[in-house]
This record gives sequence, C-alpha cells and structure tokens, in this order.
Amino acid sequence: MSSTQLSRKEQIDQVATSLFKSRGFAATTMRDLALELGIEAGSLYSHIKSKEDILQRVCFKMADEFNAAFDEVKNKDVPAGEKLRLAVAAHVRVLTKNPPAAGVFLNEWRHLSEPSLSKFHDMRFQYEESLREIVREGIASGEFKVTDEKFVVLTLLSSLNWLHMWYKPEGKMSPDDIAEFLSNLLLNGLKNF
Amino acid sequence: MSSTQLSRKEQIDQVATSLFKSRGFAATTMRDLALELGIEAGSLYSHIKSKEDILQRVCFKMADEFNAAFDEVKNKDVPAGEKLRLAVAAHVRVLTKNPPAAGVFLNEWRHLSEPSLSKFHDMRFQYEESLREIVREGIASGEFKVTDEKFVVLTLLSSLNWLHMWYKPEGKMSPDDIAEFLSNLLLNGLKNF
DNA sequence: TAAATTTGCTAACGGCCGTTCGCATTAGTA
DNA sequence: TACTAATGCGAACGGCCGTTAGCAAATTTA
Repeated sequence: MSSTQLSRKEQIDQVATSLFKSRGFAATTMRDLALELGIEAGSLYSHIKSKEDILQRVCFKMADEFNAAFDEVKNKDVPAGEKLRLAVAAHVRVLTKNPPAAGVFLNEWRHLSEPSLSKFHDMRFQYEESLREIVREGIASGEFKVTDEKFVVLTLLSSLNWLHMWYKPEGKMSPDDIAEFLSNLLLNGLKNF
Repeated sequence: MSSTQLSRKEQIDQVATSLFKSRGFAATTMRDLALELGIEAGSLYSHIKSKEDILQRVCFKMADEFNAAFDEVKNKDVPAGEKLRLAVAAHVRVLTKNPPAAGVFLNEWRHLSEPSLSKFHDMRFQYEESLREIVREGIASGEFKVTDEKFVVLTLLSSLNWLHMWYKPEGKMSPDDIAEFLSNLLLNGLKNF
C-alpha cells in the first residue's frame, strides 16, 4: 500500500515507465499499458496527450533530478577526489531511487522527437561537462595521475549507468554502499582498493 | 570499396544491424530496411526467414566471437592481473571490430523470443562467470584487494559495454590503447594510474 | 442540489506492420 | 543451349497501431 495518493495520470506514467523499461518504448503498446491498468486503451487519452508525452515527462523529470542532486555538490570547496565521491553518491542515489525511470532515462530517450531530443542532448552534455570539470581539477592539482578526462568520465558514467540493470532495492547493498564501492574502485583500483 | 564480396543475405544483415542499432529493433521496419537496400520489402524474404531471424544471427555471431576471443585467454598461466588485462583487451577488440553489431548484441537481444532468449541468457552468464573466476583468482592470491568479485565484474563489463556508444574507428585511440587505458584504470585507479 | 471535473466505455478511423504469393528477370553452370 | 539458383517486383493479406469521437457514469466542488 502506497503512502501517498497518486493521481491517475501519475499512475499511468508509473506503469508506463516500467513497461518502457522492460519492453522498450517502441515495443510497448497503448493497449498493453491500458491492460496493465485495468482500463481500455482509449480511456488513457482522458489523462495524457500522447504516448510520447509520457516519455517526455519521464525523461525530463529524471534529468531534473540528476541536475538537482549534482547542484548540491558542484560548488563545494573540497579536493577533487572527495568531490568526485560526492558526485558519484549523488548520481547513484538518483539512479537507485527509481530504477525503472532511470532505465527509461538512459535507454529510451532516443525515441524522443524534436525539439525534445535536442534539448535532452544539451542537458546531458552539460551534466557530463560538469563531471569532466571535476576530473580536470584533480589532474591540475596532481591528485589524479590520469591524463584523459574525457575518457575517465565516459568510463565512470558507463559503470554508473549500468546500475539500474541489476540493482534491486531489497538487495544487501544500500545506494550509499554502492556509491562507496564504486568510488573506491575508480579512485584506487583493484590493486589498492 | 569492400575487399570481400558480401552475399545479398550478408548485406541485409549488415544494413539491418546498423538500423537496429541506431533506431532499435522494434522501431526498425522491414520497409525501412528495404529502402536502405534499394529494393522492395517483399524482396527481403527471398533471402531471410523473418525479421527476428536477422536479430538471432547478429546476436549469436557476436556471442561466438566473444567466446572465441576469451577462450584464447582463459587458460593462460599468468597472474590474475595480467589475465584480466588480456581478457579486457580481447573483449575490447571484439567490441570495436564491429560497433553496430556490438550495439545490437548489447541492447537488442531482449527482443529475441524463446528459446533463443534463454540460450542467449545462458551464454551470457557463462561468459560473466568466467570473468568472475579471474577476479576470484586475484582475490585468493592477494593480488586484488577488493572482496566482491560479482560487483567488480559488473562494473568492468559496464564500462566495457558502453564503448560501442562513442567508439569511432577513425578516432585517435586504437582498440589496444583503449584496452590498456581501461585496464590501468580498473587495476590502479585514478590516483595511481 | 446543481455544476463541474474526473474517469471510463465502445466503436471506429486511417495507417502502417510483417509477411506471403505468383510471377518475372537475371546470372551462373553443365 | 537448357537448367538452376539468385534476385526482385507488385499487390495483397490479416492484424495491430496510436488516436479520436461521442457518450455515460461517478466523484468532487460550490
């Protein structure tokens, strides 16, 4: 039993999100979605504008959450290594709070049409750029021995963004445990973990 | 101009692969595919059995390549760290040899239907298990300081399997450069790179 | 109570989907 | 030359797709 009351529209978004994640946006039909909600397909349109309408809401809501979480880290005056830890923790927290939405955000955004698609691209680039800036700080101060910040951030995000594929809230690792593990692995490596 | 002659069927597989990768399997129509090849949709069926037929060939061909590359590493008598380096290099080599096929292998396999889907799952599990075995060796010998080999392999594969998203053959890093970078990052971390 | 909003149904629309069929044309082979 | 295989066309099939329209209950608000 849920503690907060969801509007019908929010229910639709939520159920659609888990279908989009497990079957993909293109392979999910409005009739599937309606069936899952126990209503007819046509009835959905009393609440939503279109199928892509749902996708847009999910994608941009998640984007906002990532940005909000990162904004709290961005301007802290701590060493780069520590800042990276905080950024990883923030990212993991968003990712694990709603794994289906995270999955849609990460894998289904390409089904957005213009101009949403371009807007999404821009937001994503900005986010990645902020992470690169942290790594550049660490390189400049000598804290990080690596030289290619682009590659590092790509690798970092790759490991983070696979999380939603296997993370289960009932598992034995909490989001913070996961964040700590990933930070240690990235910063110290297998041999110095 | 290509050096080896492709049969029509191979051409179809190749063009389909890049469409499946860029648009997704479900969002790619046979008419799209035919258009790209300059023929009519119905004509495709002189060469292939069905749409999923193509997906199966691509997925299992890639699976075979990963297994073949890994088999050359598996039983080498070298320290775990070195073996992991070799495994990473082998994986990267397969991944970069044909990025579109790699993308389909990694993201579109879920559109396989039974019994192909189960077979695919099994092969994948076996592959991952072999990697975990290497990490376990490293932990047992004290070479690796980490404790959770499952998590390590998940993270490793995550970073590797994002590669096809940004790798461009004409870029300045060769597959072996990439493999070396990733191995160093994983083994030594940002701080000791 | 009356009005307004929310929620849902049934039926249908135009269109696109994967696939099949029968028939041609071309290229390779003996 | 005649046979065979490879290749392709055009039309059509049954079916599913997202979406719309008109209408009816139910629920909330005033």
